[in-house]
Order: sequence, then C-alpha cells, then structure tokens
Amino acid sequence: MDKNFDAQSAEPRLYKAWEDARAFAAGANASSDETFSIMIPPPNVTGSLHMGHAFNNTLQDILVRWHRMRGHDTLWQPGTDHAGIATQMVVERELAKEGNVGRREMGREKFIARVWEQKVNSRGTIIGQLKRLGASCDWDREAFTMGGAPGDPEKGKGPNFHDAVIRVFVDLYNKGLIYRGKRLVNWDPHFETAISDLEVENIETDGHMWHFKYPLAGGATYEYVEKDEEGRETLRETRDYISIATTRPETMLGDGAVAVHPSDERYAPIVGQLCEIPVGPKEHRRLIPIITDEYPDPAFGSGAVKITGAHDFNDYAVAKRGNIPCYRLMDTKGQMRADGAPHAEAAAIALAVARGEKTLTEAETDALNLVPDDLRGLDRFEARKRVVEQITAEGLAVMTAADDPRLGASAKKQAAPTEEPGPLGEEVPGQARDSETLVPLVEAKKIMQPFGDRSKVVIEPMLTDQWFVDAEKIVGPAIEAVENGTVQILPEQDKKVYFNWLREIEPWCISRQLWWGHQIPVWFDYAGNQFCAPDFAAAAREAEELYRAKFPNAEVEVEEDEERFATVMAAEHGVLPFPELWEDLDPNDVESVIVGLGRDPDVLDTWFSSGLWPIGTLGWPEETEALNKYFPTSVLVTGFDIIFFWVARMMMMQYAVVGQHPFDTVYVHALVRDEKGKKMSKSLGNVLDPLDLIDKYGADAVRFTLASMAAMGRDLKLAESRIEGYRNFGTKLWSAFRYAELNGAFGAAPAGIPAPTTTVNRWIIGETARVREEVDAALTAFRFNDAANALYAFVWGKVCDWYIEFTKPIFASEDAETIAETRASMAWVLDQCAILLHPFMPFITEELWCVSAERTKMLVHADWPSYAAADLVDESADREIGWVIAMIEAVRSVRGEMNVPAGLKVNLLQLELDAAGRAAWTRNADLIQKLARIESITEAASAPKGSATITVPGGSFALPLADIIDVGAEKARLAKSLEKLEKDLRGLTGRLKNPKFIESAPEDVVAETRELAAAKAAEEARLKTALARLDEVA
RNA sequence: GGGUGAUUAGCUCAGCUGGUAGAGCGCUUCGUUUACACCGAAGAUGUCGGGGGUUCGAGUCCCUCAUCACCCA
Repeated sequence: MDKNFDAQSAEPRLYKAWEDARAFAAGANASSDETFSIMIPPPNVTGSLHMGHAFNNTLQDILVRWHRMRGHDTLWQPGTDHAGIATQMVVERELAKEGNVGRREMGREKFIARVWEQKVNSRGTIIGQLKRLGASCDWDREAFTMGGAPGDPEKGKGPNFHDAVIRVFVDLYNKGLIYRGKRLVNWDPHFETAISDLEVENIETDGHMWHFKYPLAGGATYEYVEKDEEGRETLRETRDYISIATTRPETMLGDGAVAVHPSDERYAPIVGQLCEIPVGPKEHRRLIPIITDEYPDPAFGSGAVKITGAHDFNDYAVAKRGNIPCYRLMDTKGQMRADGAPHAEAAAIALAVARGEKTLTEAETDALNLVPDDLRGLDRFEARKRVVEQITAEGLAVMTAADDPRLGASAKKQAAPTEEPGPLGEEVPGQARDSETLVPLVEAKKIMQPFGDRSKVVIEPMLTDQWFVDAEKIVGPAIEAVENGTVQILPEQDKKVYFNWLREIEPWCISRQLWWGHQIPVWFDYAGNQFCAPDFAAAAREAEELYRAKFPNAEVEVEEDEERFATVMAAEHGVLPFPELWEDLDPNDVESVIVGLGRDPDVLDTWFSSGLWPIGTLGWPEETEALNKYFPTSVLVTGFDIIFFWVARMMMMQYAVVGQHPFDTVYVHALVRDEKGKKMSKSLGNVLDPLDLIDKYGADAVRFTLASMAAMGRDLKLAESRIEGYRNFGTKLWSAFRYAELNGAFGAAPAGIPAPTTTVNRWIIGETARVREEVDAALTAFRFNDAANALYAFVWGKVCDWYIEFTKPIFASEDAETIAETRASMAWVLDQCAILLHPFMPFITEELWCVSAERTKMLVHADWPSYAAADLVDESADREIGWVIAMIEAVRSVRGEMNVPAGLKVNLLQLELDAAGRAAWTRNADLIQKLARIESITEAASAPKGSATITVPGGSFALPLADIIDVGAEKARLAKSLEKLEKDLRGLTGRLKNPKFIESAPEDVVAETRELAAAKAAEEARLKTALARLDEVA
C-alpha cells in the first residue's frame, strides 16, 4: 500500500467501477422486501453544485448507501428541474452576450429550441458534479421536470413528466380547483411576468413619505380638530383639504377613494364628500369619494389613506369592500400606460363613476388609462418625480419647518445649504436657509420594499388575469397528515413553520408570462369560453360539443388559431364583438359555425410541476411497477428554505392527485454558512466551492465534514480547517490498514465474527459492536453528526490509539497462535470500520476494502452488520482493558508532568494492588510496560524518598525518580488532584447525606452515587498517604 | 408588529426523556518509540447570557429581562 490515499486518481476510478457494476440501480443488493426510496430535490438544469447541494446530497447518499447495504430495495431517484424563470434568464443573458437578437424578435418556437439546447448542454454539469460527490443515484432513471414537453430533443429518454403535469392541470381544473381571474399579483417588471408571493423578497430600504393635500370638492371647508389623550384640544383650524401620506405618489393617478377609519372624529364631517386628486391637468382633475374602512390606522400619518386598488394589496382589499374602481396605471414593463383614449376622455368617465352617474365592468375599468398625457410612457420612478414636482409647484404639498426632525438627514443639512436649490419635493428636499422657512414635508423613512428574488427589481402589485390554484380547498389532508403523524417532519420545530403557512394559505398564482415551461392547456374561443384538455384535439371536441348544443342545426368546425387568444384578451379589455352578433340570430337558423381556438400562451409556475416530482418521476399516470414499489417515498431531504415552495406543495398536490402522502419523513436541514456564520453569497465573496474542496481534500473529507456538522436544526458554519481535519482522519484510517498489511492481516476476507481468546481482541470486538449500535441508532434518528462522531471516536480513539498499540507487543512476540488470532480479529475489525464508514466516506473505504482482501462483492454492496453489543461485549475484558488504559495513562501523566525524558525507561514500584489489579497486570504486563515505557516492576512496602505516586483503581504505585524529581512540583501535583477529588467527594457525600435524595432519587442513581463516592474516597486516601510521605521527606 | 431559534472552553459546536459538563480545531510542553508528523504523549481553560421559580437535584423544565439571528407581515 502507498503511504496515502490518492483521492484525485482513485475517486473517478472507483465511481466508474460502481457505475459499471450498476451498483446504484434501483433494487441493487436487495435481499429483503423492505423498500427505501428518496427523490432528489431536483437541482436547476443550469445550476452548478454549491455547498447547499453538497450538504443536501451527502445526507441523502448516506441514507441511501446505508439502506442499500442493509439489503433494502433502494431507489435514489435523480433528476433536474427546468427552473422556468431562472433558465429563461440565463438563456436571454447568453443571447445578449452573443449579440444575438432577443427572445421577442426570435419568436417563441426558436427561443424554446434554444433553451432546450442549453438544457442538454448544462444538465451534464450538475450531474457530473453530483457524481464527484459520490452520489449513488440510479442515473438510468434520471428525470426532468419538463421531460417529454414539446421540443424535447431527448423525448422518450426519461419519464414523460410533461404529460403528467398537463394531466394534473386538467384534472384539478375539472375538479374546480384551478381557476382564472383578474387579481392583484406580484408583477416582475423585468421579466414581465407574475410571480408568486414566495418569490418576493421584502427588503427594508430607505424611502420617503410624502404628505399632500387633497382639496375638498367645490372649495368646501370643515373644522379640523386634534385632541390629546385626555380629550383636550391641541389643534383647531378650518381646512379645505384632507391630508394624505404616501410612499408612492405616482399611484395617486389611479386613486379611487380616500379612506378614513370609521371612528376617526377628525374626518367625520367630510365622510361621503368628494375630494380632488391634486395632480394632472387642472381642468380634468378627478374627484374621488371620502369613505370609511377599518383599514386606515388613525394614529399613523394623517389617518387618511388614499386607495389605489390596482397597485397595492391593502388598497385592493379596501377597494373590493367599498366597491371602489381599481384603475391600472402601468404596463408590463412598469412604465406608465400609454394606451387607450387621451387622459381628458378617460378622466371624464372616471369622474362620472365617482359621482355615481356611471358604473363600469371590470374590463372597462381596466381599459381606462388615467395617466395624464404628459406622464404616459414614463418609467414609474420618473413618473413619481414628476408627480411630486407638479404637486409641490402647485402648493399642495404639506409644509413644515426646515429643521423638522422627520425630514431625517436632509433636515440636518440645513446648517450648510447647498449652492443650487434643487426643485422642491425631490428626494433630497428642502434647501431653506433657516428654520423659519417652510419646506415640503417629506419624511425620511425605512420602508419595506418588495423585490423579485431573481430579477432584483422592485415588484409592482398589478391587476392582471392569472391562473390560480384554490389552495385553501386542498390543504386539509396536507395539514392532517403531519398532525396525525402519517408524515413526520424533522426537526420537530419546523412543523410549526409548515402549519403556520398552510393554515393561512392564499390562492396560489400558477401562471407565468414566460415561454420556458409547461404551457397552460387551456384554449379560448371568441366568446372567451375556456376549454381545458390535454391537447388541442380534445379541446376541439369539447368546443364542438358546446357549439353543437348551441346551434343544433349547424355544421361545426373547430380550428386552431393562435390569433384567437389575443382577440379574446382584447375583448376582455372592453371590446367583445362576436357574442353580440349572435344575439340577433335564431340559433336554429345557423348552418355553419367555425370556431377558432387559441391557446393560453402562459406557462405554469415551475413549482407546479416540481410539486408532482414524487409521482411524476415514477411514471404516473401509468401504474408502473416502480410507482407501486417506491411510492410513497421514504424520506425527503431538503433545505428549510423550500418548505413552502416545495414540501408543502408536494403534500397538497400528491393528496389532490393520488390521495396519498408523498413521503413518510421530511428531514429538513439547515443552511451552510461560512465560518463566521454569514450566508455564502457571490457578492460577499465568501463562497466555498465544494468542487474546489473536493479537489483539494477529496470527496470523502468534504462529505464527512458535512455529516459531522449536521446537527439537526442548526446552521453549519463551515471552516476549511474542519475539512482538513477529516481528510487527516481518512489518512489515519488508511494507515491503520497499512499497519494491518505490514503485520499480515490482509488476505482472505473474514468468514464471520471471530471468537478470540485474548483480552484485547475480545475487547475490541465488543467495542465494535457498541459503535455499530450507535451508528444505526443515530442514522435511524437522522442524527448524522452523532453517527459520524461516534465513528470518528471509535476509529481514531479506540482502534488506532489503543487496539493497534496493544497488538504491537503481540506481533513482536513468538506466540503464533495469538498472532493468528489477532490477525483475524484485526482484519475483521478493520472490515467493520470500512463498512460502517462507507456511507460517509465511500471512496476511501471502497479502496481499502478492495485492496485488503479477496472479495466476492464490492463494499458498496457489502452486508451491513447487525451484531449486538449484548452478545459481543465481554464484561471482564472490558473491565480489564479499562484498567490497563487507566494504568498506562496514569504513568504517562506522571512522566509528562515530572518531565521524565520520553526515551527513559523507568522502574515501577508496586505499593499495593488488589487481586483484580494483580490479575490484570500479570496478563497485560508486556503491553503496559511497552506503552508506559516501564523497564521493570517490583513490589515494595513503601515508597522511597523522592518518588512520584501513581494511583489507579485498586492500587498505588511509585516511580522512584530521586535524581529527577522536584518534590515541590510533585507535592503541588498531588495537592491539585486531591483538591479536585475532595470537591467531587463533598458533592457526592452531601447528596448521600440528604435523606430526601435517598427517598426520591431512583435506586440505580443512588447506588451509582454510592459507588462513585466509595471509589473517590479510596483514591483520596491513597493520595493523602502519598502526600504525607512527601511531607516526611521534606 | 407577529413567530421561531440561539446565547456552553480562545474558536466552531455536541449535550435526546432533569442526576453535577464533552468533542473537534486552536494553544503550551515534550517526542522520528518503523501504521500514521495529514503523527504520538502530556497539559491548561467553563458562576453553561442575567435574574427569579419548580425540584432532593437544573446547562437541561417554567417565568422574566438582555443581546443576536432567521422567517412572516
């Protein structure tokens, strides 16, 4: 054997050997009917392996390898996710980089073809990286969340996931669980698509709060009175306006009302009146009603809130309650609308509505563009600036003293006025020279601003038509399953997060205005009828049926017409031409009907398809053998950040579709952070690339590190030094095998558990059984760190530190029988180390397995042991070795502290020793003498002058070190031990003297305490005699 | 604002149902005793965030305060 394991060259070789042997195939090495299955959380196709993946997949691989070795019928299902928005973003960026035309110029079909190309190319990256980690997935079953979708160049290679997704959509649609509607959604103006609320990050940012006056209609006035808590008047003035605070002035253009709290006395006199939106051309100022609603907080701002139903979630709710129109102001890019009739015309209609002279349908309201002509087409932030300028110029901004602290940093700047006064009301307001001057009240304020998690642009709440899953109707079983334990979530605390979210579930917006994804299987006709079906032919049949019924004597022909969808959309915006024509017809007279069907161009949220991952990968809707065998799956291992995105939705969807729970256990792991606890991010530059680490330390070291730090529910802070430490552990194991090789313990594989006679061999076999139980118990409880640490402590602390050292005198001896027995025992013990470590460190253990003996199977398929400590632990061997170790440590400790030269062999005087101690000594004299470097031992009645005392259970010894010993140092050493001992003893006897302790503590605890107290007392006595002797000398 | 978690050795953390604190790394001293210097031997270090309570007994259970982190508004 070489001196070290060469991970770089061995890992690819070993992985290939496993793959060639189809060692990871579902059911490989199965010897029982028990099944174990895991679905990989599919990484994005365009992604690459980061620390989170490495962690996640290491844990999965440990479980999978462990179960496979235990003979369970095991499947680890791999695959990748099409990651709609992320992938589309990557490809669009690539196109731009190549100087190519954009996707719109390219057209949908060509663009999709391009994305497929990208998918085929980059899919291999992440798969290759998973293999480098050692992931033992059944690669032949690799799935893709868009597998089989139109354009898939590898159609038929993996499961047809597309058909499954479409089928589920149709199914849920038919069950009434999916619907289309105009709702306020989170709109990403960069990608020009709706996104779900989970894809929005709310970030606190520096913002402003502007205060404006909305003049009352017709110059009306009222007494505005403010009172303090005792009801005393603090302010009374006659006002002709109502004061409004807003962080988004540009949305004023779409205000539908001003709302105040019903209990707010300040505004009671003007509720029901109209007020004027103080922006837009003077001659077309819109009037809006002042209404009451529970939403405004009287204590916040002025207590009055403008209501812009089409651009704010809270306002939307108020608008719905108060039947206030929601006027959409922006287009898909977040620019002020430039469509429709001129502002004057639109404003007139809106005014009529506000006066109650006219009502509009939802579509008509949406068609109305209330953006003043001069602001049309502007970016929303530019529009904000203009609106503020216009209002301020007109004198309708609320003013305040220039040193008003609410102005924030800009207020302090007053002392040093800038040279050029900027336009009033800008984001840096107020250029006044002294506090007498009034400036517009623009509060500097932290506001929570929504950002797209992918695009990083400010999300715009937008009123659009979208598809929704009526999640509320399907959460029931998902909640119950966790409540009643059908599905276990670990760690327990994450259950709460799960419940909180599910119990307050909102409709799930599943449509995305993207091209890369599963296109929604719904076709529209002229009249806006929806036909939901797996394909056009089926949709056409439905349409045909409908029109046959409507026009009994007509020949009905249905044709696909992509233009139709656009027509219908236009119709929704106010022009609905065709059904009106029919009103004048007698349906019986119609002889021919041509129905054009256009398909909804939108695609489904990626999470809708990954929600079907457990069944879709197993071939559902076909009743495949795999589905029968491996579903419901055993464990889902995933990060806590996607409990909502994925776990909860898989639960809901699996129940909704197949009425079953998708997995028995969800193991939620934490985040990998850097050593300072910061989240790893590219912008911080603290990212540890798992592949770099694998290159440097080997996959085994990386895996073992991650496993040993996987304490449940705790983030792991990863320092490279830890990985280095576990690389060293691998080397330690390697060199232990090398020792075995040098001592003839290689060769034939052990046939069974050896039954040696020598104490050390009997002892280590018992220890092995103990660690096997520990590892199994830890893995059963998903306590990966406990398992890893138990193995570390066993291999290093027991096998290497003691067992191997104990065998040295044996192998150096002439005792052929004992040597043979020790070789067999050592071979077996090291085999067990390899087996038990294999799930954690698959590469090095496989290599050691293969080089150390002739094998019938590779380690990946070796049989996991089941021996019990109860059967293999030999109590007397255990006690004896315990004593021997204590003896050696005691001598070494004294030597170390007394600065006895390491090379010097010393003579030991035995002062007193009980029978057990004598027996242990006799049987293990060789080994104690070698390890403690003792030349000889002689019995003596008393310790000579200038000797150091060694106490062990049942006896005491003396090291005569007349020449070297420092009596003072020895006294100090003994005094220190004695002090500690006495302290322990005080605690113990104190407890034993307490009658309540004897009464109420369990018997075994009392007994244990007594034993401990006795042992400590004995040792105390020995130490005291030793000290007394020293006193005599001194 | 609501929720969750954390606070234990210099650092990073274990410590499951209460029985009197552990690991790894780091640090100090010594050491080539042929498995291993990616090593060995020895050693030092803790009012377990503060305060209160329950208990014979609290790092562990309860209350409270403080600080930090994350999630959701």
